[in-house]
Order: sequence, then structure tokens, then C-alpha cells
Amino acid sequence: MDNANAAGTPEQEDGGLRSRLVTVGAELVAAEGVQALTLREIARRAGVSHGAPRRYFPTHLSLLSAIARQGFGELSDHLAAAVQEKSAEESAAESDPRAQLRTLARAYLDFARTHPGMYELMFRHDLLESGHLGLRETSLPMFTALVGLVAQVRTRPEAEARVVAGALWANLHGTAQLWGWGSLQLATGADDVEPLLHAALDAHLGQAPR
Amino acid sequence: MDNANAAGTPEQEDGGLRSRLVTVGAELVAAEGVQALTLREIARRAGVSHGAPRRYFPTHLSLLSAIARQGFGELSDHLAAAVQEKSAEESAAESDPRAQLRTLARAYLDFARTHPGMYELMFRHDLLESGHLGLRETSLPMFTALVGLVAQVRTRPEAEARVVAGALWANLHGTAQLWGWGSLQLATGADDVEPLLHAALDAHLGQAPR
DNA sequence: GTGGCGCGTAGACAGTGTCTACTCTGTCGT
DNA sequence: ACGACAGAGTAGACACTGTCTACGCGCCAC
Repeated sequence: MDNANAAGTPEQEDGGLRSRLVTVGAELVAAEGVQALTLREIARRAGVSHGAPRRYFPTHLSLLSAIARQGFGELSDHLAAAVQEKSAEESAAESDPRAQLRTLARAYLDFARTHPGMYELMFRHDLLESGHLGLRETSLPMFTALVGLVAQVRTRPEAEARVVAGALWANLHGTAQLWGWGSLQLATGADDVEPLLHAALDAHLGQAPR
Repeated sequence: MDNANAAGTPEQEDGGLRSRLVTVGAELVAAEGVQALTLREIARRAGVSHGAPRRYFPTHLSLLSAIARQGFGELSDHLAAAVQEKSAEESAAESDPRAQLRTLARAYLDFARTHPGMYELMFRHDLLESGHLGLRETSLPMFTALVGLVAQVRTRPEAEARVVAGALWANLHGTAQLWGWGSLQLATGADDVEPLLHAALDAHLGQAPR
């Protein structure tokens, strides 16, 4: 955990088995889902014996936690890229926090839709080390950024921005999860997330002047 | 599956191993969480060999689905009891749909908080049979009731009631899940769900005249 | 050279879900 | 009355999992 390429180096430094295991795990969960994330299967795909990962990850959960940590990084990148791209194509108001929140929320649901396995892993707390530092270190900054944007919009001044941000996050997460399972399609009869996304945004941020 | 006590009889008819397995499973998940819901452990606690459940449940997932089905029934009862009790103590307006939605949402979060293991199982789609009829049969009526109440409130007429109801459900589910994991406490700094519950209700139903 | 040590292998162990062969027991047809 | 039979549960095997331990191999310092 305090190794050279533990947190500093963002991508695999090719040689290291540690990062290779994480990369292989990320590919595996994307290809075959959480169920396929067996310790032995990851080791197999990395081309090592089933005992090798233990040198770097004392437990199966710690390896999965490292994979989920990379997932949070990917999510963070995905969100950052979305707002940047959006603010680039609409050259004018990059400072509109409401528009930023809109693209942020859309990108969040988009990530969950396009990376279902990884997103599931990221919130399967029974598969992650409870006190894993990396997870909170990676996810908390995203949330505080969300709080900052919500505070700028301030549709409901009496409610603390953190609470509104938390409620919005919970709404997005619930939507992602129930949609991923198919429950929301069945319940609402819709075949597109957009209406639910708009409902969540309008609800927590107030009616949009779209 | 087409046995006598398959779906018709609501509670255990004492003798039957089938219902005993479900009961034992429900107790086990309440006591020790989803991880403890092993086929062999359930059989052990039911006092039979590990092969016995196979006579009634062809697969581990089908047994877990039956347990989750009972969980949805318990949730339904819990919600019904809450609104009934509330409308009884406030003798006057039992017809106020907004108040009913309020107690409904509170009861939903309360169930998730007091039955964490069962609630987790109910939404662990990887542990449930995908096409299990009983689950949808039990959960869909609850949702249509929710839709009916939302339609009566009609804060946002342009949005379909089903979409608003779906968004509200997603919000509640996300809150329950993230709160159960501790993420929302860490993010918002709160130690009580109430603010998040109020935020969700105010957001989706409009500011309350409380 | 030789001892240590990082790094990975190989095997054992208990536990799991599934499958199959078997026993027991009560009921029914003749 | 008696044997066939179907329902219900047992017992053991199999492949697979995560963890643990003992064992090699290669490389570097001294």
C-alpha cells in the first residue's frame, strides 16, 4: 500500500504485477461483471499463480478495493471530461453552475450505464474494505465539488448545500442502480433515463429555465 | 413451485420444510446479514441436510428469491401499518395525500434502517432470479400506490406522475443504500436521516406547508 | 562464494453450490 | 395382504473458491 506505484503513478508502469492485477481486474469486471472478479481468475488472466496476488494484496477484498479505487478515478475523469467538453462547445457561459450540474448529473448516469460492472463494484460495500483510505480520498473531492456547485445555485437557501448535494447524489445513485437493474423501466414504463434525470434535476435544483 | 403452499398461503403452515427454510433464512439475514445466507447454513439451521432444500428450491438463487419475496411482503406490511397508524392518531384528514406520502417515505427509510440485511438482499439482483414473478408481483402494487398518491399531489403537472414517483423512489432507495453504508453521513456530516428525507420530499413533492 | 530477500509457485485446507445415488416411509392398487 | 411406487430427506462426490504455509528461484550485497 505504501509501495512506489501505490497512489502516485496513475497508470500501469508496465512491469509491476500489482498494477497489472488492477488493470486486469478492471477489464474483467467490464467484460464479465462483478461475479467474475474471482481472485484466482484475476491471477489467471494476469498470467500468475493464484498465490501471487497475496504478495501485494493481503486479501481478496483489498484487491477488489484497489480495482474499485481505479473505478472512482475513472468516474472522476469521466465527469471532469464531460464538464470540460461541454464548456468548450458552448463557448460562452462556462460559469453557469446550473448547466454544469446538469452535465455533471448526466455524465454520472452515463458512466453508470456504460460501466455497469465497475459501478456496481464501486458500491458493493460487502466486497470492499470498510476503512479503505483510497476510496474516500477519491470520492470525497467529487462530492465537495458537487457541494460547491449546489451552493452556487442555492435554490433552497434554508437547506444546507451539503444536504441538497447529498440528496441529489442519492437520487442519482438510486436512479443508476434501479435503472441498471431494470426496475425503473418496468415501474415507470419509460425506456429512456432522460425523464428521470430531468425529474431529479428539476426537483433538487428547481425548475430549469431551459 | 406449483406446490400447495407455493404462493397462496401467506405464512408458514408449520410442518412444511419449504416455508421453514424461508423463515429461517429471513431470521438469518436479519441476524447475520446477507453473507450468512449460505444454502448449507440455512439447511443447517432448519435441521436438515444440505441437499434437502433442493427438493423445493432448484437453486440457491431461487431460495434467496423466496426470502426476498417475503421481505417485500414485510416491507409492504410495514408501509401499510405506518400509514394506517398515522391516519388513526391524526383522526382528521386521512385523505391528505401529501401527509400520506410523507409517512410512507419515512416508513420506507425506517424499514431499510431496521432491516438492513433484508433490504440489501431485496435489491441484490445478482442474488435473485432475474425473472422471478413473485418479486414483481409484490413490489409493483406498492409502486402503483405510490404513483396514485403522487398523482393526487400533482406539484408538477407537466411531469407524468409515474416519472415523479420513480424519481422519488430512486431518491429514497439511494438514500437508504448510501446511508446504510455510511457514505451519506460522511459526505454531509449529518448523523440523522431526517434532513435528507425532508430534502427528498420537498424536492419531489414541492415545499410542504408544514 | 554465500547468505539473505524479493517474488512467485505449488499444494493443502475448509467451505461453497450443484449433482447423483441411495435409503426410508407411508400410501395405493390389485 | 402385499408389493410397487412416489415423496422426502441423507450422504457423498465434484469443481471451485479464498486463505495459509512450505518451498524454489534469481539477484544483489558483502
